[in-house]
Amino acid sequence: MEQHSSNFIRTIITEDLKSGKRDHVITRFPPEPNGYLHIGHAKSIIINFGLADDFKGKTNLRFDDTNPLKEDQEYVDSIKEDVEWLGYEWDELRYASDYFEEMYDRAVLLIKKGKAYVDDLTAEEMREYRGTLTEPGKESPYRNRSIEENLDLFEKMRNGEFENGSKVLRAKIDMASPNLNLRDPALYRVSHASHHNTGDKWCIYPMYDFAHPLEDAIEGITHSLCTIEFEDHRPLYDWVVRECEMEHQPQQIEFGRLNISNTVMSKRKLKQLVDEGFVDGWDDPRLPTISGLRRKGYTPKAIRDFIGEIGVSKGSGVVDSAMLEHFAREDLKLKAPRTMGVLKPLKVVITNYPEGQVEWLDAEINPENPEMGTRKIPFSREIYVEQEDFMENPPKKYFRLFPGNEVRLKHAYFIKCEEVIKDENGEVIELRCTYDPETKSGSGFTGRKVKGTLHWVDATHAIPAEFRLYEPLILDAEENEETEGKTFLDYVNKNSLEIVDGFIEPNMKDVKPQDKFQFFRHGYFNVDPKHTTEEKVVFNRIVSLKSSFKLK
RNA sequence: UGGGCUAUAGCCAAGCGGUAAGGCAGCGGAUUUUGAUUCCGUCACGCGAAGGUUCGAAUCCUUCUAGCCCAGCCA
Repeated sequence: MEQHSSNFIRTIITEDLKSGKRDHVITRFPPEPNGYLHIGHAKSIIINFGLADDFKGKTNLRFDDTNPLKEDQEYVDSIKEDVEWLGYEWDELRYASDYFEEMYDRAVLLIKKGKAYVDDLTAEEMREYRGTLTEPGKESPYRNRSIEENLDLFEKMRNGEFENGSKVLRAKIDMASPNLNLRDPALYRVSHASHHNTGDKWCIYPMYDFAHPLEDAIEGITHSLCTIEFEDHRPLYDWVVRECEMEHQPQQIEFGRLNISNTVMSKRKLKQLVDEGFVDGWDDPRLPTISGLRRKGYTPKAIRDFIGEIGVSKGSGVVDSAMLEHFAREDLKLKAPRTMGVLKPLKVVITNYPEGQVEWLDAEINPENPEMGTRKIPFSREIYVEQEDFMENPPKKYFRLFPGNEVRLKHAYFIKCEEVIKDENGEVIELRCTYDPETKSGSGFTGRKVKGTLHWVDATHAIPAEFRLYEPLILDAEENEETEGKTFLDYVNKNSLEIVDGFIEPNMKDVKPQDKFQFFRHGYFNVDPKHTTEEKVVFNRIVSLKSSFKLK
């Protein structure tokens, strides 16, 4: 992790190393393969891998695959791809399912110690027996079965002698605990389901609260970093490690989840947006999934820098999406070639420019990074400019084209608006301008100044292209969602995607998917890998340029 | 009304008894062939509130308030 200001986890690790409690650091990133990773997971990845790196430690990638009903190899593959794309190499690749046999043995140990029992209560009965937040629970009538009977029943569970839901192995802790997690939590459930790794070998699967601490202990994880909602699971985590007599004792530390304004950050909501067709798949550029951000054009560095800058704390805040956008611009500023693209074209005829003449002008590829060299761009009598760069009746301080005004065409000449052509509806469809040959860029002309510089594309050489412009997917703050019976779906922005057809420079004809550019005065764009074809290039706007210009 | 956690600027966040870092956003101004970038300046007499301890408190104590999480055989 880039060395930003300290955080409480770094402090804890530093002290553990100093006090001799630990002499090394091993962390893990433990996703369940039941969905695509989002930027909240990126925070976890960066914290786990970053901290381990800082302390010369190791990090495992471990799939927490204890629920075959929801998991799939597709997710395993996408998660590995995303972690690597973010720039991290795991030390070992593990699966919770690697440890099913040992977990079973530990459960047997618990039974032998009188610390676990097989319960016949239905799920609904268990809920009733659990009590409420303010009332203690009741003990199950099956709580005091003999160790022998429990051993026998648990083995039969494993052997497939019981139906789904008919029996469960529970920890025997305290039904009156104010911490509901300690009210005899389920350790194993019966689930006759095929597992993506173990196939049909098992029909009982361990619960998270039982499996996770064992996984950590088996792998020798020193600091088990997770999100804040697991904080009151920690007593149970420690109970499992202790009562299962694990040699290694990992320490769970919780940090605050990442929230970003104007989006959603839970697998459930993301899945709903995908399943109900609000977006174009898990990698839709409007989604905060890693694959969506990648397709939109975010770079791993932008994401890493963003996560590094927001810090690690236990608070539950909402980070302004402007912060994320800032790091996209920051990373692309020196890397992205500059080019000109007209998104909403307005034709301009330069009446005093010779018909049929073409000049190939020199243009820097990135004025902030001269090493990137120059390119040639054609200029002739007919060009396109941006519709919004012309106003017939402009307000004060409008520096662009209007009747009688002169502007600079980037890399070319000054042009002056002489005449406005409209169609039968009164819509402006063409501008007639004149140019001044003495004002050619690079000529050193200083005779007069203009306030505005416009981007443009030569009409006869222009290549058509599609531009996809994105706005926030979620309009209001998420906290509004539960008010007045509304859900987050009521706040989905119906105008989050605008598709426009425009033109790009001819030298852009060989762009490749995921190539990134800065279209002058527009912003940073990425070549969309999904919709770009041989015939048509599709650009996703990653982020617009900042602007202090307000047309009001 | 039970338990756990968190409160520092519009947002994120350092700070760990010695007089409020940094980033984002914003606002001024300079430079500018991107209304961008860059640069310079500005942005908490205040740390959820009220008491208390102390020469000195965002840091310690007390009480209060607000927000988040927990009643899956999900993770």
